[in-house]
Amino acid sequence: MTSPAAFAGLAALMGDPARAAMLQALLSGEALTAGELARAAGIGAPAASAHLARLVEGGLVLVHPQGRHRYHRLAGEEVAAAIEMLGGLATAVTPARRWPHGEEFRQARLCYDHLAGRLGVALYGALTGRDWIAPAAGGWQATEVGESGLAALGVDLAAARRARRFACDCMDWSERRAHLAGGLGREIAACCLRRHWLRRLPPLREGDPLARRRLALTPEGARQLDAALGVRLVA
Amino acid sequence: MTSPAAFAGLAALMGDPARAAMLQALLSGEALTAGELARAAGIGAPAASAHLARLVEGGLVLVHPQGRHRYHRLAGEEVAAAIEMLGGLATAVTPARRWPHGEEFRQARLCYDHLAGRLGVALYGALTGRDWIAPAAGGWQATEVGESGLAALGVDLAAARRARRFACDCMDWSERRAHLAGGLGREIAACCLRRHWLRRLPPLREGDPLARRRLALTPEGARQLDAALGVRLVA
DNA sequence: GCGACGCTTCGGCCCTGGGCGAAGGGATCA
DNA sequence: TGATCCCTTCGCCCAGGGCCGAAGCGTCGC
Repeated sequence: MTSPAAFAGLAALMGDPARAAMLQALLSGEALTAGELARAAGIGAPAASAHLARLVEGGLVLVHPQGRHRYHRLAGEEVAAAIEMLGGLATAVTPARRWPHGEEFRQARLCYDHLAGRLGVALYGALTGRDWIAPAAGGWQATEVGESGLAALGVDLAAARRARRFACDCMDWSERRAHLAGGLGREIAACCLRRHWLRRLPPLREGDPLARRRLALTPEGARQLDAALGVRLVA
Repeated sequence: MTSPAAFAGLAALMGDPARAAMLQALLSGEALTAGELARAAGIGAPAASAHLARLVEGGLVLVHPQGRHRYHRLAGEEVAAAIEMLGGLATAVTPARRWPHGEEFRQARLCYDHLAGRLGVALYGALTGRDWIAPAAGGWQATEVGESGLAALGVDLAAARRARRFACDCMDWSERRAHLAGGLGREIAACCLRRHWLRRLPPLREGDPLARRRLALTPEGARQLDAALGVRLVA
């Protein structure tokens, strides 16, 4: 809460329909080019360029040029968490039909680069309940039993440790409980996708802005997570 | 995440400087009149009236008229949580000086109607760590030992149970950890204030928008919370 | 080296929406 | 009942900002 001006500026930055669509598209954690984002927002290239410049200048988006492309991604997990939470509030507050994406979006999804939905909070509960992670300054650290357990699952702990934050909370708007973010959250998600314990769901319709984020547990994934952590969710 | 349009509309609603100032003022949990909010936003009565109408229509603010006054308050804890989190993101993202309100704002503050800051997350950790609360659908429930412990502290559990949610997580942006919201969070804060374990801090300057939210633990409060829950924070 | 491509900058159009003053509705109090 | 107060509605002005087409700049591929 610096000044209300900073708050207002940030909210206004997210409050434009075109920029909002871009941010939603980036919430999958992937880096997208300016052209892809222009298409996602349904505007022309010049307008998209201006919007992206403002998002970058506002600190919400990072850009790294590669050849003639300019790839954009969200500036960090706190940005993603705020967007995710605001989206949740929008569904809670909007009296219109609430779940155009179906109950499954609530079951498992990507929140930036980590897992959210019932699966996300179930994993979080399992990790804390089995003392695989323990509170530390500004987040969580892995315990000894946690390290071996996570390594046995195939989670790349070294990669997780290279992140700015090893593990921290992120609010899950659909479950109203915390789930795991930070390097560990990212690596767990990556591990589940790599091992085909999770699969990406097809888009519901053409140009679905949430398409890249929709996930489902596979039967194998349900079995493995139940065996390792006691997480019981239908595949 | 209904439509990106709903997301954008919500963010735009919060993105106006005047409305942002009003929302910040309402984050203390108190119900304020239209005139007070106009002053907080630094605008005239007609403009304030229009803004408040939009906030009400957008579902962020509730209004209940009393005589010739119209009292306004935030529509719920999820609204407060989103505003609080967005404010946190604004401080994180804004390169300007980060803590005009001093470190103490980070120590203890009101987030709508419950406790936030280091005190909020410490209490949350104590309640979960001592199994005073246990996970339940959509949040937390009190355990048997928790019920007696909370009652001994003077927390009004009956009042907490009348709330729409008994207890749920709320993201603490300064600590990046969850703290306790819902009826129980509200009643714990009320109890601490009632028993003078917490006192309100004076505003830092005239018209301080965060004035109503600034709290400090009293020596008696630090003693009591340490004895009951092992929460150790300097008064 | 030349065209194709991705992206940005520039110039101009348009329109949403925020602000105020004046006037109107209700409620309170004497 | 009339004065006062809080708030809203109405009418108006005006600036900020979103959009596009055209042009410019740098990169890639033949």
